[in-house]
Amino acid sequence: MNPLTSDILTVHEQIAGHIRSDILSGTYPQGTPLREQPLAKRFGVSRGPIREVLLKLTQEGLLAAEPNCGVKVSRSTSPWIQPLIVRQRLEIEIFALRKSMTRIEDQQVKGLEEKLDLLEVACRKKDLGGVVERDISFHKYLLECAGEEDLVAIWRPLVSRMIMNYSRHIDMSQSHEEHLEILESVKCKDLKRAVQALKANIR
Amino acid sequence: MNPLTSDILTVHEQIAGHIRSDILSGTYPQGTPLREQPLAKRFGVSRGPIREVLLKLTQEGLLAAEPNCGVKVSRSTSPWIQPLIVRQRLEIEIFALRKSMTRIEDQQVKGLEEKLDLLEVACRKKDLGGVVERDISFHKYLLECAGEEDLVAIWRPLVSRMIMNYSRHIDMSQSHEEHLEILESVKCKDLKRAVQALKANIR
DNA sequence: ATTTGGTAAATTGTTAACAATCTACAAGAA
DNA sequence: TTCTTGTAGATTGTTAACAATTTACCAAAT
Repeated sequence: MNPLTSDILTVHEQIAGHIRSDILSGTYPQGTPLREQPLAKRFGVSRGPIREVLLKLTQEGLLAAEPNCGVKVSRSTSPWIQPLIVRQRLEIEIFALRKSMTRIEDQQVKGLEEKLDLLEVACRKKDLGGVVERDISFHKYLLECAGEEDLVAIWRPLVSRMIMNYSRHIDMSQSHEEHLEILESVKCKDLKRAVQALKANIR
Repeated sequence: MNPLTSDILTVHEQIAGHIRSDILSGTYPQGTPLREQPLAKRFGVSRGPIREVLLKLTQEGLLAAEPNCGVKVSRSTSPWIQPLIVRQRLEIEIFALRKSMTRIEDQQVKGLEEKLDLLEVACRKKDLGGVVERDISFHKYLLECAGEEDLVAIWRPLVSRMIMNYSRHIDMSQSHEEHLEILESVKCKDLKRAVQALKANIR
């Protein structure tokens, strides 16, 4: 099924999303160990699905695993590679924007608007976890509009590491406006303006 | 434990490595379904560890998973994004090279030489799976020398997608010589020459 | 001939019990 | 004291059985 059209998520996708935004919003301090049994109990499943979620988040870079010792919340990436990460994430999103800009459909614009609405609600509620989750969701949708599945896969580890570093200083009201500017640019099919808006948002 | 110094791999890391080089060397054609039970039997374990391996390789982009339907060997990435992938992989490796070039230690040079020897053996034996595996291993070691764990994580999905596309036209003898040139440049601490060698090898 | 419906086999998803490993803490020897 | 050693508890790693879902195939109706 096309991820653009399906809002139906499997159980472990939902759990992964929940834990992901918990980590990215700073609910667990860096270095906090995440145990399988307590998580299983909390989400009402057994350890099996939890293990898959933890492995997934480990691959994304949010958790660090050591054999026989479980996983811990990763520490921030070294400041040396942050510029590299920002540059590459930007390159991917601009690439996607350029490809989808000309052929973008009304339905996709509508999808972006929905994502933006959800982001706005979270911003108003000062719900940092929600803001982080929907910020990511907005950009992910932008990539999916380009119709290149692989883009999301190479983008995911970059965005995880960026947000890990920056989530604590997110300005809620600013976040919404920045994404609004991106959306408006896309609506006008103004590539140059959209790139500017992206650069202002991703840094 | 430092991955630079440990050649000890967990069970599922070994299995993942085996299946990975099988896929990358083209043992399974694109679209081939990989079933859990047969794989479990083949590697002498139960389905649990196999599931973890398949999830891992799915995250890397080698396999494509659909809920309740298992995994298939991914099809090649669209030619549209290949230049992007090559560019970003190159950027990461050059970044690592620049950082490690000045401070590289004798032990690390020795490590690279060992990797190169293994590559040469595989090239002589015309063992495509071995060549692919050790080609990746060489470059991975180069990244690890930079002392930035995260580099490998953001590099992995890029290299997987590159090799998926190119492994069929690997020229065995050329591969060895290209990596030899990289190693020699590193030994001389000649950054410019090393970058040239990398660019010749990664394209 | 094509479609529909249903049954059986194959496959993935989940669970709970068991095995192996690590951690913490306390007792004893140098 | 300080270091070693051993034991108990906690935690991860693995397994096999069970549940849920999908697929393949065949029969019957249109």
